[in-house]
Amino acid sequence: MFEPHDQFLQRQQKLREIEQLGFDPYPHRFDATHAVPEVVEKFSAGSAENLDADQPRARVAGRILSLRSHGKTGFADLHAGGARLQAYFRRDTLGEKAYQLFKLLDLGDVVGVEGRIGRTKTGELTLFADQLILLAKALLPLPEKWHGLADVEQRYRQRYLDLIVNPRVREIFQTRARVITFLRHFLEARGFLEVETPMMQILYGGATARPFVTHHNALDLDLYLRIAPELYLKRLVVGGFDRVYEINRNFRNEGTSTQHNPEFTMLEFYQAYADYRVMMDLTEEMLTGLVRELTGGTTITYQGQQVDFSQWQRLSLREAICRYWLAGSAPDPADLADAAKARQVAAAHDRWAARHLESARLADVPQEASAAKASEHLFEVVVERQLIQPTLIYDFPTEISPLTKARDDDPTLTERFEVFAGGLELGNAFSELNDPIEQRRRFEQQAREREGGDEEAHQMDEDYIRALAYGLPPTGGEGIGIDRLAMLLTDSRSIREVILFPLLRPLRESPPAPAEPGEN
RNA sequence: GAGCCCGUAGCUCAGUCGGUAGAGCAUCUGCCUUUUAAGCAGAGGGUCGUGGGUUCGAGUCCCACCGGGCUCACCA
Repeated sequence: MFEPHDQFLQRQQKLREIEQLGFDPYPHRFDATHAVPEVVEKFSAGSAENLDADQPRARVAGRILSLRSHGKTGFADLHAGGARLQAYFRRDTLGEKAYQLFKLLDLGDVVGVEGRIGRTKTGELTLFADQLILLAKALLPLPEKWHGLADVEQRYRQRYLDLIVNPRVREIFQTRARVITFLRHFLEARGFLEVETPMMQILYGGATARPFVTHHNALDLDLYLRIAPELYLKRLVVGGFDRVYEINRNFRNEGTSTQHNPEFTMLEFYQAYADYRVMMDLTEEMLTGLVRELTGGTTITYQGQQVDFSQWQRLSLREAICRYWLAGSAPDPADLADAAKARQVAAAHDRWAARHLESARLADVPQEASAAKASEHLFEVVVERQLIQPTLIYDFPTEISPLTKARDDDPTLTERFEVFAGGLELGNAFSELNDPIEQRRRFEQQAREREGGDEEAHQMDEDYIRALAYGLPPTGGEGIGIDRLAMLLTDSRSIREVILFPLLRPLRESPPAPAEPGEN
């Protein structure tokens, strides 16, 4: 007898035997009476006696992830919709031909089974099959059932396998979907209109990042994949859509990390006649509501730490640096407003950090840095990782916030805040700068920084300034990183765990694929 | 972009001091009509990521490359 050693060849051989028995290994449709989770939910409370009396029937489809054959009978576990249902097959019930089909089944095959719902003598809810239909033959073997698929690279490259054998992965993406659904409902309930704005843009803006470039052939035009939808959304507020939001992909041409994927999903929303204080309240309500929706409570665990969304703290950037200071006696917030003193503070921090490199990072503030730049560096190095509890950090320097309205009492600071929880930066919000003349000045400042070598400085956008010149109402705007929010709410350490197909370098050799038929 | 670590059967992993490659699950054969990480008996399966080098001899030591992970840098 022909006994190929390769499992792919063995399964092709079985496929031919199945066809010789007269079964179609890839039929066109199957009409189930129940989904597997429905059967489990509907009958899990039924006792053996009640099920015996009622003799309920079901016709279900699923993938076989376990097979236990006992001679003239056998058990198979059907998985579908995240649930498992055991089916029992007997030669004397199925008939000779269908039982031969059962003997030819492999782990991974998709089958339809019809029969009576009951319990085995060990009490397990079981579909006692009287019909078996092969719905799709699996030609490649699945990863092992007990340890699942652990190789991170293979999990990402072949996410379908990850989803089949690792139930937790399925849950992560279900949670991610629930996050997005909640945010949509939350915003819709408050009168926000969902819109879609260009992803291919002639000018890129709304964030500081390097873009991807693409080309439109018919127009012979280079285009940028957007780094943010911000400038288009505010044009819509000018146009009279007072409350708009968009949940969609942004693209930034930067390195990957556990917190960065080149394409990622952002929620941006804008509310006319609101300022950043209104957005602060809205943010707290939205994220606390989200945690409540997902968990029923207000506390989650992220990477071993409790994060309690029933309490939010609000700190200015400079207060936060002083509050979370680790390097000896803390500076005074006022020192951070002065460039020379701020640089001294940063230097003091780095002298300490150099002796604690296992737990601390250097701020590395440049010689000529402004107070703003020094504070920004210190904040990232000192504070960010310590912001485990939900926190809003406000009063960002004007210099690093070219689209943000400045404070009336201190034009070096803006009405801007960022959202943190679990040590992750989740969002960024501000009172939108709506003075077209001031906006032009800010763009011109950015252009100078660009000339000075800052590739990420903002581009001049004349049409945006023209839109502002028609009158943008006072507006609060905010961006929330959906992927990071999903990380926080699924206790995921890496952003790749919450993106179905994260970007990986291609392999030189293509993975094994089904060979041409007709061999052997 | 830099540093550190990893890559062995379909999957999960061992492999000591450099001496012809191992286990469990999966697969194949036989037995088995209520099992559930089913069981019993037997069998097959390897370009040790790729290419060089050292050596009588390399999965093991050295170099380069490929892929991945983590940390750092930048950001949301």
